[in-house]
Amino acid sequence: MVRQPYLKKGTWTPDEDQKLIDYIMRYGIWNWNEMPKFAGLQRSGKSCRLRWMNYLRPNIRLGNFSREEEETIIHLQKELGNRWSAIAARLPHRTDNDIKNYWNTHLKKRVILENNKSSSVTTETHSSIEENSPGADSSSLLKIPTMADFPEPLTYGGTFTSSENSYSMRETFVSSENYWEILSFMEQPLIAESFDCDSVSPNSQLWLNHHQQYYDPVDDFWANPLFS
DNA sequence: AAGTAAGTCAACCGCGAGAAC
DNA sequence: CGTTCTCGCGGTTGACTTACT
Repeated sequence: MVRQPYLKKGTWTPDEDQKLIDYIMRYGIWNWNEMPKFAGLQRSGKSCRLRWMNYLRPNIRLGNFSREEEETIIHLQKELGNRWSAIAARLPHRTDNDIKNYWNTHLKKRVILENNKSSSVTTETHSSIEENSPGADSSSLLKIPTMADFPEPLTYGGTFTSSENSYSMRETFVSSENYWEILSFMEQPLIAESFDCDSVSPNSQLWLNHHQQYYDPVDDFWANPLFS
């Protein structure tokens, strides 16, 4: 009888995150089920995949949804239903899980309230989305947002704070001005391969150097050239 | 200050689609 | 063609935080 290896559940620690990042940077993603063993993680492949896709993956932006993003989500939810991955595909840098959570906790109630209000007050045919964003149509939803699309200051709360470690894995959002430039930079595989993963840990000097290189202190805005 | 309710969100679970054999 | 495996999706849970009494 083969004993199933112990698989850890629950919140990921910074150490686990680092192991996963290091492994993927070194070897890439080849098989989620096999990877955890080789990466030294006592996690299921599913758990690793979820962690990577939703939090550690490059260019992910979490929280702080702008008004425009909110309206886009409402619009797309109306159009596509609860197809969160399809909605996420049309919102650059956002994950399906984050959008789903945001919808369930913030937007759903608001939409229900607005619907109740509008149905009791008027029979107008235009949605509040269209009113609030004149000229918004499905084509405009596909564009990569510019900094001007995010009127609110971009602040990120996603810093790990364990007793000894404190680092930000989420601050990998890239401004559209830099996005394509960095993307083409990272599409050169030799560059990524040449990184020594041991020295690109979140606390390492190289890691910090690369973050600093792309940090815009005016906008409190991060870009991570290691990932794209 | 303590207890409780409500809100938030990271992570898990089950299922289906598609690929590989 | 059937079976197995992997991946991705959407619904849900539960731990944690915040607000309220």
